[in-house]
Amino acid sequence: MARGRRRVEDPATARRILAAAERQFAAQGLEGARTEEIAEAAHANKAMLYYYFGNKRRLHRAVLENLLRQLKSGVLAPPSKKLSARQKFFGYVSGYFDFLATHPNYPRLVQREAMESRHNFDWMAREYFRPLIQGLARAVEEGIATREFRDVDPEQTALITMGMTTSYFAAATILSEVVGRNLLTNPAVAARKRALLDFLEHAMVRQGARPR
Amino acid sequence: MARGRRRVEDPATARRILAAAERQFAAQGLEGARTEEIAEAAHANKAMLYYYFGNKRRLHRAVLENLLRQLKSGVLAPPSKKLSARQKFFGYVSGYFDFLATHPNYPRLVQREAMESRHNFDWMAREYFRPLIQGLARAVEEGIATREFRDVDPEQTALITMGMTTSYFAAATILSEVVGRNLLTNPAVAARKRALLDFLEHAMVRQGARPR
DNA sequence: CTGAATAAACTAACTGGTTAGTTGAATAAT
DNA sequence: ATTATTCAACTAACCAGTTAGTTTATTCAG
Repeated sequence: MARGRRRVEDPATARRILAAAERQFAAQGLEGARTEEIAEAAHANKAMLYYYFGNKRRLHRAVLENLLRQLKSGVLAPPSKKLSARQKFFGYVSGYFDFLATHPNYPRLVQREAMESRHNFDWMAREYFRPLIQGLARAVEEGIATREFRDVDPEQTALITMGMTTSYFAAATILSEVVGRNLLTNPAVAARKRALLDFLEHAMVRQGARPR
Repeated sequence: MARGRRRVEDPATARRILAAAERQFAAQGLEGARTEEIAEAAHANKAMLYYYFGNKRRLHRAVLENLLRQLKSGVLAPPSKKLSARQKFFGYVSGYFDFLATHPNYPRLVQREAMESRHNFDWMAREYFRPLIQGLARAVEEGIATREFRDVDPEQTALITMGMTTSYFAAATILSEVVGRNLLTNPAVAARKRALLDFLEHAMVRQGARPR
C-alpha cells in the first residue's frame, strides 16, 4: 500500500517560503507584501504559497505562530523556584531582549498586529503576551514582598519594561537614522542591553538591596 | 483683473480629507488604506483627494507633516534657560507624553514609517526626531554635570525614554486585550503617566537629590 | 530488474475582482 | 467671465488566487 511519492515532513520549499514571507511581511505588512515577491524571494512558484499555506492570510499567520512558538519555548519557560524575585525578573527581561536581538523581524510583525484594531489577535494576547506580562508582573510583586524591589505598580512596571525593551528593535531603522549610526550592530545591541538593565536596576531595586 | 472666485486659504473639504486620511492611514497603513474609504469618511468625492493632494503618497505625507508640525510647536519649543536640567528633562517627557495622549493616531503612523525600511524618512529623522532626542540627551548631560542625575549614557537614556513613552500608545489596543481593560481611558492614561514619571525619577535621579 | 501506477511537488499562464488615478461635464461663488 | 468645487463614470494596472498540465519520487506487480 501507500504507493506514490512520500510526503516529506517539512519540505525545503515550504521553509523557504515561510522565511521569505517573514521578511516581506515584517518589511511591508500584510497588505503591503506581494505574494509574487515572496515567491520570488523564496525561489518558488507563486502557486506554491497556496499549495502549502492556503492563502495569504494563513501564510501570515503561520509566520507569526512560528515566531511566537520560538518565543514561548525560549523565554516563557517557568523560572526555577529557587531564584530570587530579582533574578526571575531580570531573567525574563534578558531572555526577551536576546530573543528580540536574534529575531529582527519579530518586533515589527508584532507591532503591526498590535496596531491593526480590526483583527482578532485574541490568540496572540492570550497565549503569548499575557503569560509574559503576568510572569513579569508576578516577579515584580514577589520582589516587592521580599523588599528586593521598591513599591511600584507591578502591572504598569511590566508594561513599561516590555515597551522599553521592544521599542528599540521595532524602531531601530529610523533611530539609526536619527543618531547617525547603525543601532543593530553587535556592540550597539550589547550597549543597549547594558543600559537597559542598568536603568531597570536603578528604577526598581531598593537602595539597601542594590549592592549584590 | 483677478476676477472670479477667490482661492480660500484652508478649504473645509481639504481639512476633512486630511483628518479622515489620518485615521485611515493610522489604522490600515499606506497600502491598506483605501482612497475611496477616505473620501467617504471625509464626506467628499474621491477626486477631491487628487484635486487637493495630488496622489495617495502626497496625501499620506501631508498627514505626517501636519502631525509633526504640531509636535514641533508643542513639544520642541526650546526650554527656558532658567529651568534646572531635571525640570527640562521631565518637561520634555511630560510634553511628549501629553502629545501622544491627545494624538492617538500619531504613534501608529510614525511606527509604521519607522518600520518600512524602503522609504526615505530622512526628513522626519532630521527635522523632528533628532531635535527631540538631542534635547532629551542634552538635558540628561546637563543633569549629570550638575549632579542631579546619576552617571548614565545620555543618548541611550534618551532612546529608552522615548521608547517607553511611545510604546504604550503604539500598542495600546493589543495591550488592552492582554490586561483585560481599556488602557486609553483618561484614568488609565493618567496612571500610566504617573508610573512612567516615577519610574524615570528613580532610574535617573541621584539618591541625594531625590527629596525635592 | 522493468515499467506501469500513483501521489506529491512543481510550473506557466490565466482570471476576475479591486483600486489608484483620470476625465469631462455640471454647478457655485465672486 | 472666471475660477473653485463637486461628482459620476471611466480606465489601466495590479494582484490574490486558480487551473490545467508537467515533472519527480516512490511503490509494487510481473
